[in-house]
Amino acid sequence: MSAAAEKKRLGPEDWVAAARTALIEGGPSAVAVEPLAKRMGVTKGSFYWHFKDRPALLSALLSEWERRTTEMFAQSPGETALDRFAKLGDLQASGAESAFEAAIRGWALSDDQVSEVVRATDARRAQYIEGLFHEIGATGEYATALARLMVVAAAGEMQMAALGEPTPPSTIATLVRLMARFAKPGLSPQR
Amino acid sequence: MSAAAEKKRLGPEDWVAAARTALIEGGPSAVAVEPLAKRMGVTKGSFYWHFKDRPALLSALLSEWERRTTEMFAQSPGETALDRFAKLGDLQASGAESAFEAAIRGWALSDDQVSEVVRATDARRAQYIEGLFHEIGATGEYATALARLMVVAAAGEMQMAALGEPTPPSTIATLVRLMARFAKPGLSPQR
DNA sequence: ATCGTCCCATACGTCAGCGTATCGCGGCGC
DNA sequence: GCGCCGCGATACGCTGACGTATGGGACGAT
Repeated sequence: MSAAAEKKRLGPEDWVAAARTALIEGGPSAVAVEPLAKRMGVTKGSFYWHFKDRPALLSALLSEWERRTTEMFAQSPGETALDRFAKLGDLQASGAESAFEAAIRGWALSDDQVSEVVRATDARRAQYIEGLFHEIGATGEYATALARLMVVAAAGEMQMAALGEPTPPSTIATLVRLMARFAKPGLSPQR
Repeated sequence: MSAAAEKKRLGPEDWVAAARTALIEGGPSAVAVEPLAKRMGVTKGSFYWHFKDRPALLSALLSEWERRTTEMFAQSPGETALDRFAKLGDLQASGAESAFEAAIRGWALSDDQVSEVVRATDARRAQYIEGLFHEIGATGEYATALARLMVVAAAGEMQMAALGEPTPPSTIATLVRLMARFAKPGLSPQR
């Protein structure tokens, strides 16, 4: 009767998936057991079979995001630093995960657990990108600032994409180009 | 008995202020009438005198933010474009309003009204900054991309600041410096 | 065929928050 | 001093969501 498919039996992944879309379009408070059950065409009897309680679902959802976002930065060996920069741009453009991440970040504002995970993720990203800059030849503290700038921009970009702003493909690309031209050996931050 | 002061009589502004802090530290769902009343040392009888219902409070809160954030971009006449760029940096560093804006943006993800306002705000900011670039002498479409990049970075920066990440003072400053060196007449985007 | 296991439905008690209705109080005008 | 009005308290019903308890059906193993 609903929009859900006719898959008769559910597993925890199904609940996490449903929770994911609910979080995206309604925020944390929309990740509620009974509404989810209704949308999936079952009752909460199902839920409490697979999960202890609502917090359990939420932390499973958080883990899910953490898993996804870390494996996006998996380094396929045999790529140059420039290749990886380009991959970051593409990864940004394909905004499939943007809505998810934006929702997670919004959630993080009011939940310390989530906040912790997001902070750690940001730190890892900054470190990764800084490594790329090093390979290109940017000097130490400047590379740090530039890397952080990229992380910041990525966060902002996802936010806006999730708000439905038609994200010009040029924004992050612009930044990357800026970086590429600027972060060359011998260029010091001052003057 | 609570932490609130002993101001005996309340106005709508007090409720909006309370709603503001509640939104910041608990998200939209924390902007609930009865909890707010408890924190303010009154009952909801007071609330329903000043406001029609909960949505009324929420939209008042949204208007409040819109008001504040537009008057932050008020141009004091007699400033050069570079002065205004610097002011943007400072405005960013003083993260007093960061938490508020981050909360608003998080809220916007699940509310079309809010989303609309935020989008409009972003557009105005981008336009304003693009104007600054024009004064500096950057070419058209490139200035557009750079301006948008600044808006994006600002959004991301506020997010992270609200998450408690110790925001290095260098990030936006770095961007501004990048811009200042790069956005000079005669520099085209390609090659 | 029977049994056990997995998965879900049903029914129930509880609680928090919304909105309404009604009453009470303090101060101000006159 | 009296009435009036701005503001808040109290009490009520209602809804939605949480978590529990218990029962039942489908399906494979033996």
